[in-house]
Amino acid sequence: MNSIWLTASCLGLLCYFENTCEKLAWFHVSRIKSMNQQCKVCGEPAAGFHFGAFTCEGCKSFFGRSHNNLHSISECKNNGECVINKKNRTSCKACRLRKCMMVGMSKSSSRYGRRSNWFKIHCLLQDQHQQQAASQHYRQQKTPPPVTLPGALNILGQPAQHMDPRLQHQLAIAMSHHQSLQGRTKEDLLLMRLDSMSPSISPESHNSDTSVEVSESRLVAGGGIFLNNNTKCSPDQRPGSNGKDAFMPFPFASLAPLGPGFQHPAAFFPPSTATSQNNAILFPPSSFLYRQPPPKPHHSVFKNNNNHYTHNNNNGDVCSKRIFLDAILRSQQSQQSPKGGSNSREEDEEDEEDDDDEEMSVEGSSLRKRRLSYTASRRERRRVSVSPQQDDPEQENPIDLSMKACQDDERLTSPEGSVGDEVSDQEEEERGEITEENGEHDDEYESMANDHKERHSRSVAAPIDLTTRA
Amino acid sequence: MNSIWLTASCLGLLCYFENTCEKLAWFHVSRIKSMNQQCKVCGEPAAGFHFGAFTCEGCKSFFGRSHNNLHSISECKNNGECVINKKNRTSCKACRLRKCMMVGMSKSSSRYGRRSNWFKIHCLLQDQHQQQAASQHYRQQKTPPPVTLPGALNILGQPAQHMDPRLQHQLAIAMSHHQSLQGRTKEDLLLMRLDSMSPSISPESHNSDTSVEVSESRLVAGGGIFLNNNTKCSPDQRPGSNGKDAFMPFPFASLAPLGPGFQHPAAFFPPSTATSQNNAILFPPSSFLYRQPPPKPHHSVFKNNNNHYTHNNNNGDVCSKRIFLDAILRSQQSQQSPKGGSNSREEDEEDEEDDDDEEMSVEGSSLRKRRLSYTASRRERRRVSVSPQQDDPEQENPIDLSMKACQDDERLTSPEGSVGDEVSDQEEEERGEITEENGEHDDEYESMANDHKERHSRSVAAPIDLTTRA
DNA sequence: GAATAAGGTCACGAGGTCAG
DNA sequence: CTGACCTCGTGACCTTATTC
Ligand SMILES: [Zn+2]
Ligand SMILES: [Zn+2]
Ligand SMILES: [Zn+2]
Ligand SMILES: [Zn+2]
Repeated sequence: MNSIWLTASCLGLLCYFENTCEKLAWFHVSRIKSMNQQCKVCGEPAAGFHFGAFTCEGCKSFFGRSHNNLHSISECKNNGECVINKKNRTSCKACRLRKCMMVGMSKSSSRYGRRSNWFKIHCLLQDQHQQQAASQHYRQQKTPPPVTLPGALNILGQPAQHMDPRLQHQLAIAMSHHQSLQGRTKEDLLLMRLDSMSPSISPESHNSDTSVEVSESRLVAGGGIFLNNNTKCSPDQRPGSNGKDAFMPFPFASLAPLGPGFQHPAAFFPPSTATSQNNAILFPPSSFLYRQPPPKPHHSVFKNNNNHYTHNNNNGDVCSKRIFLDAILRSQQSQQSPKGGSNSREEDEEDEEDDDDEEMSVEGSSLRKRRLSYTASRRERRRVSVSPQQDDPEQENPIDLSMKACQDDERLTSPEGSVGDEVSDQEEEERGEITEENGEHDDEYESMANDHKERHSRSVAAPIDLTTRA
Repeated sequence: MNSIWLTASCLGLLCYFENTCEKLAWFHVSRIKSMNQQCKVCGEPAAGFHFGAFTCEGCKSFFGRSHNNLHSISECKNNGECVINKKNRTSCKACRLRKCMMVGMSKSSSRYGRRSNWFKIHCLLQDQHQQQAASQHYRQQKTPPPVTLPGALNILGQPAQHMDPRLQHQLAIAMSHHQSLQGRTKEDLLLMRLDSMSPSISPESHNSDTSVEVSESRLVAGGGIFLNNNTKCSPDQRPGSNGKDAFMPFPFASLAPLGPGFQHPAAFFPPSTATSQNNAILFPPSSFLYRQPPPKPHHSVFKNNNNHYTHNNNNGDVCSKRIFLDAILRSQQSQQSPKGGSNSREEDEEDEEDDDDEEMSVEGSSLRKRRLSYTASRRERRRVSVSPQQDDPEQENPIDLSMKACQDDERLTSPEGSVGDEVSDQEEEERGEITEENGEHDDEYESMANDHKERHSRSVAAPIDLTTRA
C-alpha cells in the first residue's frame, strides 16, 4: 500500500518534471562520456577541476596567470558582453576572466588531491542526466528559463531534471544489497546527495572533498553568488591576497542550469541525515529498519580505490560503498549502452553512439594506466561484457572511476557540433559581471562549529560534498 | 522489495522537490553527529584522531609527510601569521605544520587501535561544551584577534569554557552508582582528563588510552611547548626530524586560537597533572567515595564496546563502566533536550565553575583523591536530583558508544517536521554570521534529536553510537 | 572480532616550463 | 601570451597493525 502510494507520487513527480523541466537548454552535448566534463568557461573538453571548476588546460592556465596580475588585463572593447567559447576565448581577456569567475573559479576554491569516488559518481550521474535530458527535451528547451537569482548563473540554463527512475531503481537494488548502513552514515548521506550537485557549481570546490560546507554560505551578489563562510574572521585574514573569496554561482541557478542531469536530491540523502521519512525508506538506518543482516555478498571481490580488486576486508563500508557505486555506474552504463542491454530501456541513445565512435578515434594522446582501466569499463558499457555482470553486485569488474580515463576518449573526438550550442549557452551567461569582489567571502570559516555548518549547508542546495567520509 | 525501494526513491524525489522547490532548503543533510569532530588544524570534518589530534585526512597526511622532511618546508612569507583553514591550508606549509604542532600533533603521540569508550565520552562532552560555548560567548568572539605565532597563542580570543555544571552533576550522580573503580585507575584518570583536555590538545595522544602521563612533561618554550616524552630535554631539542618530540602549544595558549570549541586549559589537564579540582568533582575516584557497591543491575544486559548487548560478564568493570557511560550520555542528552529537564536547576553555577577552574589551574598535578572527595561534596552540595531514568543504573538500554551511531537515529526519527526548522537555521546561517542564535538553534535542534534518540533508545534501545567514523 | 589509527598507494590538481 | 606537458605536493581510500 505504501508502495502504491509512493509509486503514484513518483509518477506525479515524473510528470511534474517532464513538464517543468522541459526547458532544458542543454545542448546536445556530444555525448558525454561517463566522466566527461566540459570547460565551464569555453566549452572545450575539460582537463580537470581547476580552481573550483571544470576547465580546460588553457582556461586553467589563463586563470592562474591572470589572477596574479589583473591589471594586465585590458578592458573589453565589446562592453563586456563577449561570449566566450572555444574559438574566441583568447580574443577578450577581460571577458574570459569574467567568465572564469562566473563559473566559480577562484584561487581559494582550489583543491588538491584525489577526488572522492562520490564526486566521480556525481559526475557520472550528471552526465547521464544530461544525456537523457538532451535526448528527451532537446527540442523544447532551447531557451531555458532564466533562473531567478540574479541571473548570474542562469546561464547554465539547464532546467532541473528529475532523477532517472531506472537509476533510482538501481540504487534501490544496490541498497538492498547494501548491508548495514550503520556506521556509514556520512557516506550514505553523501551518496544521497550526489545528484544534488550541480556541475557548474561543481561539486565542492574547496580543498577537501570532505568539506561539505563549502557552498553553504553562498550569498547572492551581483550576477553571482559570493561565498561567505561563516566566518568569524575577517576576510582579510586571509593569508594571501588571492583567494579570499570565492565567487560562486547561485545555488538555485545551479540547479537548473546545471544541467539536465539534475536529480532528485531526496533520493540520495543518506539515511541519517534525511529529514523525511522517505529517505528513511530508501536508506534505512542500520539500526533502525534493517537490523537483520542485509544480503551480503559472500566473500565477494571488490575493487578498491585503486581500481584493483580485493577481497572483502573487514571493512563493511568499503564493500557496501563499492557495491553501491558500482550499481550506480552500471545503471548508467546500461542506460547508455546500446539498446540491447538487458538493463537498457532507453531509446535515445543514438546520439550517444555516434559519439562513441568518434571518441575512440582520439584516444591517443596520453594514455596512462588509467586508460586501460577505462577501456575496460568502456568495454563493458558497450554490451561487451555484460549483462550478467552488471546485475551482480559483486561484480568482478568494478568500474574504473578515474576521471581522466573517461575524458580521453570522449573528448578527443569532439564534437564540433557542440560549438554552436555552447555559444548559446554562453550568451546567457555572459551577463554577469565579474565583480570583484572577491574578497570577502571566502572564507568559510571553519571556525564555526561543524554542526552549524553542516546543518545549514543544505539549505542552499549545497553542492554536494562527495567525500566519502564527510 | 525492489518495488519498495523504488517507491522509496520516488518519495525521496518528491521530498526533494518539495524542499528544493520551495526554498531549496536543503535539508539538513549532514547534521553532524554528536561524535563529530573537526580537524583541529584546518577545521574540516575530522577523519579521526591522528598523531595526537583530531584531524582530517589531509592534515594527517601532511603531518606525516612533513615530519619526515622538515627541511622541505619553506618559510612562511607571511611572517608566520597565516591563519590556517580549510581553504588555505595548502598555501603555507610552514604555518600548517606549525598549527599541527600547536594542536598537539606529534609522531610520538600516535597510537593505534580502537579508542576506549572513555575517550569517546570525552569527545561527546567536548562537543557539548563547545556548543554551549559557542552559543554563550559567540558575540564576544566575533573577531578573534589575529593570531601570531608568538602571538599565536594570544589569539585565544575565546573565552575559556567551563564545564557544564549540569553535566558535572550528572556525572557525579552517575559515579555514585558506579561501583568500584578500582583496577581501572588509568581509565578513570583518562576520563577525568577528558573534559580537562582541550579539544585541540585532545584527549590523550599516547599510544594507549590508558596512559595518562602523556602531557605531563610539557614545557613551555617560546610561544609554544615542546613535548618531550619522558625526556627532560630543553625546548630547543626540537625533534628535528622525526620525532620523538613534539612541539606543543602552551596549554593556555592553545586555548583560544584553536577555535570556538576551545575550552579552558586548566580544565584540560589530566587528573594527575590537573591543577584544578574541577576535574575531581566530575569524576570521583571509585575507591574513594563509593566503596559501597552501587546498586548493580541484577544480571541486566549491557552493551559492550562493540555495541552489542551482552550479559554481565564477570567483569565488574564493564558493567560499571557502561553504567557510567550511559549516565553521562543520557545526561548529555537530557541537557540538550529542551530545558524542561528536571535536573537543570543550577543556573548560577557557571560562576562557580569558573572559579573552580581557576583554582584548579594552580593545584598542581597530583591529587586525584582530593578531587574525588571534592566532587562528592560538590555533588551533595547541589541537590542532586536526577531524573529517574538517569539514575537508574540498571537501565536496560545502554547507550551505544560507537562513534558513528548518533547520526543515524536522529535523522530517522525526525521526519518532515524538522525540515522547516532546518531551513530556518540555514537561512540564518547564510548570513554569514554565526549568531548566537544559531548556537541555540543548534542546541535545540540537537535536543530534539536527542530526545528522539532517547526515546528511541528506550523504546528501541538504540544506544548512542560513539564510533568515530560515521 | 570490531574499531580505529598509522602508513601506503596513487589519482589529481597547482605550478612551472617552454615551444609556438 | 597561450596551452600542452611535466613535476610534485595533496589527500581519498586502502591495507596493516594495534587496542578494546
Ligand atoms: Zn576552457
Ligand atoms: Zn569582452
Ligand atoms: Zn585538516
Ligand atoms: Zn604562513
